[in-house]
Amino acid sequence: MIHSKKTTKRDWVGSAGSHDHRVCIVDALDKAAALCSQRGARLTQIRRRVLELIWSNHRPIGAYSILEVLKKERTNAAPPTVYRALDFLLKQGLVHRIQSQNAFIGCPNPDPNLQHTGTFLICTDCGNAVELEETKIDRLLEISASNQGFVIESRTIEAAGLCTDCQVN
Amino acid sequence: MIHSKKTTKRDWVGSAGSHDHRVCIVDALDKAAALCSQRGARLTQIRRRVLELIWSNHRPIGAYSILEVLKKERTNAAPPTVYRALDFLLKQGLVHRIQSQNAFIGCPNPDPNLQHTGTFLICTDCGNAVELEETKIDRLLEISASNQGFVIESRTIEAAGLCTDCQVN
DNA sequence: TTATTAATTGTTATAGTATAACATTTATGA
DNA sequence: TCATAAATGTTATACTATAACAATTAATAA
Repeated sequence: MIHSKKTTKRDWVGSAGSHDHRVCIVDALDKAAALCSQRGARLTQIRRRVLELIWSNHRPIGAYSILEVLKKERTNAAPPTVYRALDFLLKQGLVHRIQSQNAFIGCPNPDPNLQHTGTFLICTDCGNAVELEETKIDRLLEISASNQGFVIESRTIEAAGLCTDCQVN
Repeated sequence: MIHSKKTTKRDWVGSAGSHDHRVCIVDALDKAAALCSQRGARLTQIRRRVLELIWSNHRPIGAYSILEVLKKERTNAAPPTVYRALDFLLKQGLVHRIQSQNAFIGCPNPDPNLQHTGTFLICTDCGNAVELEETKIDRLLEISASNQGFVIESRTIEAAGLCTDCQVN
């Protein structure tokens, strides 16, 4: 089987351009297994499979899209099956929720300790979402909040727009 | 009729503490009327009433909560009634969507020109949401994005936590 | 090992959020 | 006043998420 190496719109992830996505998937699953083991959390078959499906690509995926695929593999699969797995993955910080889309995306850098919340750039054309490592924004937001006497517990930062590859076209 | 002037949790808005909320409502409706007139947009009865209901307090309100009230006044009111009004108000920048709650909140400073997106502090205890005027966060986010070649079109920034009045209690 | 307990998954039902599609009415301008 | 566009009425349905209880599986202690 021959794979085209041409970069297409759909291949964009962050500023990295085309990439071998199999590596992303393997990395994510390896990190997940390691973290869960370290924490004594059980990455069951279902949970692992849901994580894998979320990592199908770099676009946020809805719970019912996950369910659609899962149903082909497990006749039993129902909404709670997916939502429970998502709850687990979210709690472990392996997955983030994209609020603006009621969808979910894999975290490429799950924190060994904390369950961080991400900062995302979401392309309105190709649909890919990139998580920024940026911490300055967080700090600035914290400062602005504390100026109002407000203490932040969690936050959502999502920017929609056009990624590099989708701008000219 | 005697009104208590005691500050309660529910009265908190931003760092302003207790306030006469009637002023908030009148201000919001006045600004809305002025802006719409200036733009040739029609602030119909329904739209005006929905805006007023959103301004009932400083907590984000869901579409179906609005509908519940509206139904008492208009037998006809149905989901599209509310969602159409919301679409209009959002487009005019008179209302913001709170993504983390699938809810809506009035904009205290609707931009005469642009339909800006807000930055919100949302108290998990009293439920009040405050819109920050902060522009530094926006700029920082834009810079981070452009470092990735990404051009932002719209964004969502919502922080959840405890407001001043709800921290000690 | 086996009994006990806790965690996970199965299953059904329903709550909550949002829009599609087409009919009717109301406002606006020619 | 007619023609057109905008707004609203109306019904149906799609999409997102959780409640509640049963059954099963895994972990732990006796």
